[in-house]
Amino acid sequence: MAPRAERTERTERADAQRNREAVLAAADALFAASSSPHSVSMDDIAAAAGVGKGTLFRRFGDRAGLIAAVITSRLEPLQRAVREVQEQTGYAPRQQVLDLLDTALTFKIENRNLMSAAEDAGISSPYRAGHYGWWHETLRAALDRVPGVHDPDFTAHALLAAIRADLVTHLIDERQMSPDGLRSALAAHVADVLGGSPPEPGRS
Amino acid sequence: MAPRAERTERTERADAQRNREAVLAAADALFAASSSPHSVSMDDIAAAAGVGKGTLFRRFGDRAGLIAAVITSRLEPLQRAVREVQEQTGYAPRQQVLDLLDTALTFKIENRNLMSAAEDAGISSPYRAGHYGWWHETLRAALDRVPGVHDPDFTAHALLAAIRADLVTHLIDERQMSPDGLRSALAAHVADVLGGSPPEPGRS
DNA sequence: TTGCTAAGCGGACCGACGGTCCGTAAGGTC
DNA sequence: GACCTTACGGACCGTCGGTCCGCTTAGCAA
Repeated sequence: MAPRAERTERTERADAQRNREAVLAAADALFAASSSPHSVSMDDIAAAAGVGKGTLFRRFGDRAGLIAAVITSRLEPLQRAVREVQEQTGYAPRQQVLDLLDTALTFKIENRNLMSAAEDAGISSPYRAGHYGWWHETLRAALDRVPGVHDPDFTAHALLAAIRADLVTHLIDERQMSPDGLRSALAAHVADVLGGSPPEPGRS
Repeated sequence: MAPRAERTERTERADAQRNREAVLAAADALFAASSSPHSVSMDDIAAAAGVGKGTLFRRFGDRAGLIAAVITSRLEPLQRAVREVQEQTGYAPRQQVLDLLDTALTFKIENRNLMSAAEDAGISSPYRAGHYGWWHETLRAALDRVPGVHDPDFTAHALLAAIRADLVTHLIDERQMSPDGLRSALAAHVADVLGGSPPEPGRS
């Protein structure tokens, strides 16, 4: 009976790591390329990554888990950047909210097919997905500090709803709206929600 | 000989009509009862309605068509009522928008499981579904008449996004928000969006 | 009532997909 | 190199949306 090695985390075997990365890259590429998430099957991803199907499910549990992992890997650098910027002192809350939503929108525009896949794979509520919770919590915290916002929790939900992946896809890919046009429309909308008053130098 | 109904359009055979109604009723009941739309299969609906599966697809084309038909049958009276009310003269545009969204939200709360089913059956964009177009167009028209709204089209999308079925479901069924609490949160949000500055001078 | 016709019915059947299982391969360690 | 643990991979399974086609029956006319 071997004494239990005190490994706080088990190290990942070399082939496992290689495969994990291959799968994430393949999935990302396939979702980015196809307009409808439904047309990307788990078999497709496995084949594109050059691994067996069992490997997918062993590592990621199920389809939703795989998509979540892809998103996490894309989102992590962004999250770090957001956290850093937010820790700056003298960052006006109002501007913080505007920047946060613009960042989120830009991310969703760039990864809209992937994000659409996430929305309909989160059987059947995107609101359970981990990354949504992070966006909501971060936005709510920022809204908390903006004077005149009565219900930061609901407001955060409402604002995030305005940039849901399928709406973004609809406006850009079907209604031919330009990314920048969408960004400024969103900025105007957010400004309305935060109250007609422009950034006041009184509080910070 | 019984006077024949005018046959300007092809009359529906008696058994066909009976079956159509049975299917719509069965589908409505099943979706209302189950929390996850995915757990209601076409076979379930056929069985509950006491018809064969072929009948479903013959009449409604596919799953999305069936769900759309159920929604249409639920929505029609509401649409008529909305149209009537909106034709009243002296109906302040601002109030019109508030009422419209409250009506839509109430409808979605009452039929939230059905509406959730619609959202994920509209492979994969709810924005193509006919009923969304109607809500958007109606709301946009009302927003057009509210002074101070810069982009009625996008604003209509953003406001409708705030009452998407899965968000409503999340807030009520998982976050334990009360329907009335949600309605007033929405009303406050809409008021913010319409601008702190109502037609009359003075900030809200 | 009877006979005719076409609209409608229904369930066996199909292909695709998400997910499982288990015999086999290979990395890590001594 | 021996041994053990971890991971691999693809055959396999159950379910589901959707199709097909032989059978039933409503509706009509004489």
